[in-house]
Amino acid sequence: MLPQPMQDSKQEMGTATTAELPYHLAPESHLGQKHLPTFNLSQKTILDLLNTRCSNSYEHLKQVHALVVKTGHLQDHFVAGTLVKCYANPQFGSLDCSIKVVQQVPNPNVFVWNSMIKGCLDNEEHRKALSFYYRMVVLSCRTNNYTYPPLFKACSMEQAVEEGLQIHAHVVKNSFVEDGHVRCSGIQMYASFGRVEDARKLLDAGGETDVVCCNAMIDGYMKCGDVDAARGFFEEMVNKNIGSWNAMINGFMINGMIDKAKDYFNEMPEKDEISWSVMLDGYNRGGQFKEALEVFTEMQRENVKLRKFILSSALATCANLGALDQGKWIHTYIRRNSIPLDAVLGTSLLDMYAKCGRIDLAWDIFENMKQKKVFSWNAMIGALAMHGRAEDAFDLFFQMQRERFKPNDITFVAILNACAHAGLVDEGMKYLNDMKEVYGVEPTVEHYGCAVDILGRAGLLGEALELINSMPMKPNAAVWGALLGACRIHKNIELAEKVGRILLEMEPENSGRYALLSNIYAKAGRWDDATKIRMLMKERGVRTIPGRSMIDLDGVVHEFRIGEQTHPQSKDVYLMLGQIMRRLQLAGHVPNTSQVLFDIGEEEKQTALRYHTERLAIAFGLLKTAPGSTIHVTNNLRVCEDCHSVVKLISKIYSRQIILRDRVRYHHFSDGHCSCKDFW
DNA sequence: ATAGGGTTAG
Repeated sequence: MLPQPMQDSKQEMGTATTAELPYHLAPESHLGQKHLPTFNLSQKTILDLLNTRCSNSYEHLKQVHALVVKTGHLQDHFVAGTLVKCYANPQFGSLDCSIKVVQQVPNPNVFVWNSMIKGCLDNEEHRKALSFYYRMVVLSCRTNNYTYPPLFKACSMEQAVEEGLQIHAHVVKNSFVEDGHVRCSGIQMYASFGRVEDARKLLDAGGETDVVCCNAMIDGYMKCGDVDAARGFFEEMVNKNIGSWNAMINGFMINGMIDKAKDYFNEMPEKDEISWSVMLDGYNRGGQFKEALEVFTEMQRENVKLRKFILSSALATCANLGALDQGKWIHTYIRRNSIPLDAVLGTSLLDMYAKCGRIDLAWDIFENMKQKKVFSWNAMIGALAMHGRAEDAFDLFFQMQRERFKPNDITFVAILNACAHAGLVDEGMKYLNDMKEVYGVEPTVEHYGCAVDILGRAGLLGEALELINSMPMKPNAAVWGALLGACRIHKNIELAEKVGRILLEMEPENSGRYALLSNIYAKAGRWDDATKIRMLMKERGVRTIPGRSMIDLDGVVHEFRIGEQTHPQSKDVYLMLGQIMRRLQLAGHVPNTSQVLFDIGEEEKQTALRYHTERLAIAFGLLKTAPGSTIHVTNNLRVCEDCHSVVKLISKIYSRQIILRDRVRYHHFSDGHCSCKDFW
C-alpha cells in the first residue's frame, strides 16, 4: 500500500527540531517578507552560485540559502528546487534541511517535489521518497516523467511490491510508459521483485524497442537466474550495443557460467572499460585469480585506461594470488600516474601488501593514507590478526576510536580473529561481551563462530559446546566446523563424531568436512571409520578442492597443483624436493604421513608424487631465488602438521625466511620456528 | 527553461 497520509509531519520528517537547525532555517527567517529584497540578485546568479560553489561546500550553501531567503527567491520554484537538491547532497548529511525548505515553499510545484523525492533516494531514505510522492499526490500536484524513476528505485530497494504496482498503475494512467527512463526503472524494479514476466510486459508496453530498456531486460532475466530467456532475448535483438553484450557477460558471470562469459567476451565486436571490468571481477568472484590476472595483463596490452576501480580489482587479484611483484607494479603505476589514493584504493593496496606477506609495507600505506574509512581500519586490524600480531591489532582498535571511528561488526570479526590466532581466551570472551554492552554492535553468528574457535583451540571444548548451545541464534556450519577443528587439535574423538555427523548433514557437499573427520579417525588409528567417511563422500559424489600453491617470481605467478606436473620445470622441482627431503632426514626429521595418506581424493593420483603443493612451491623458490632472500608462498588450503614441521626445518637448514599463507592465516618461518608458535 | 550521461561494473 502507498503510505498513509501523515498525521504528524514532524515524526515523518525526521527528528530535527528547530533548535538543531542552522540559524537561517529558523522560523524567524520564514518567507512571506514581500517588502524585501534590500538588494536585488537575479535568479540566474543565485542558480549559478548554487550549482557551482555549493556543490562542495556546505558553508557556501548556508550563505546562499540565507541570501535566497532575504531576497525572497524562495518563492521561485526553480530556486527552491535547486536548493532542495543541494541540501540533499549525501556528502552533507543535511536532508533534514531539504525537507525544511520544502515545508517553507508555498504550493511547491512538480520540480520542487521531484527534487525532494530524488534527494530522499540519494540519501537512501526510500520510505521518505514514497511518502513525499504520496503527499504530492494528495496535494493534487501534477507529476511528470521525472517523478517516477526514483520511485521505482525506492520500491526495489524496499522490496515494496504493493507500492510498486500502484505506482506503475499511475504511470500507465498518465501515459508515462512512453518515456524510456521511466520504463527502464520499472523493468529493473520488477526484476528486483523476481517478477520477470511483469518486467517483460512493461518493456513491450513501450512500443518501439529501446536498446537501453532491452539491456535492462537482459539484466533482469539474468538477475532472476533465467539465463536461457536472456540468451533468447539477446539473440532476437536487432539493435545491440556494447551494453547488451556487457549485460550478457555480466549475467553469465553472476550465474557462475564463466566459460560462457568468456565466449561472449571474445566474440563481441567491440569492448569497453566495462567489458574488461566485468571479466576481471567475474574471475575474482569465481576464485579464478590466475585468469583474472591474465585479463589484467591483456588490458595493458590493449591500452585500456586503468582507472581506480580496475586497479582496485586487480589488487584484489594480486592479494589472492600472493602476487607481490604484480601488486608492486600497480603501486608504481598509481604513483607515476598521480592517481589519488582514496580510501578504497588505499585499502586495496594495503590489503594486497598484507596478503602478500608484507605487513610492513601494508603498515606504511595505512599510515600514509590521507583518507581513511572504517573499512580501512578493519583491513589493517584484520591483517595484523592474520599475521598473529594480536597486541598491535588491539592497539589499532583503540587508536581508531581515538580518531572517532566507530567499530562495526567487521571490526569485531578481525579482533576476535586476532584473539583466536594468538590463543587469547580471556580477551576474546571479553570482546565478545563488550561488543554489545560497550559498543552497541550486536554479535552475529559469525562472531560466535570466532568465539567457539577461540575456546576450542585453547582446549576448552566443553565451554565451546556450551556457548554453541546458549547462543541466541541457530549455529551454522562454520560454528560447528570451528568445533570440529578444535576436536582435531585436541584429539577428542567422541565429540568429533557427534559434530561430524551434524556437519555432514548440514553441508553434504562440502568436501573439507569429510576430509577433516576422516583425518581425525585416521590419526586415532580408526582406519575403518576413516575409510567409511571417504566411501560416503564418494557415494554422494562430492568433489574435493584440489590443493594448489602459488609462488610469484619476477612478476610471473607459478602454480603447483596436487598430483599434477603441469609446471614446465616440474622435473627439476621434484628433484630439488627429493634433495631437500634427504637433507631433512639427515637432520633427523621423521616424516609423519598420517595426514598425507588420508587426504581424500588424492589416493587415485600417482602415489610417488603426492607431496603437498606448498613443498613444491618452496622447492621451486629455493631453486630460483638468491640465497638468503625471503620466499613467499600462498596455499589455498590449510597447512598440514607435517608440512608445517618440514617448512620449519627448511627455514633452518637453508637459512631462509619463508612466509607461507594458508587459507586463513600467515606463517612466518625463520630459523626453525614459526610465528604461529605451532598454534593454528 | 529547470531535472535522468537511462542500460551493462566497481
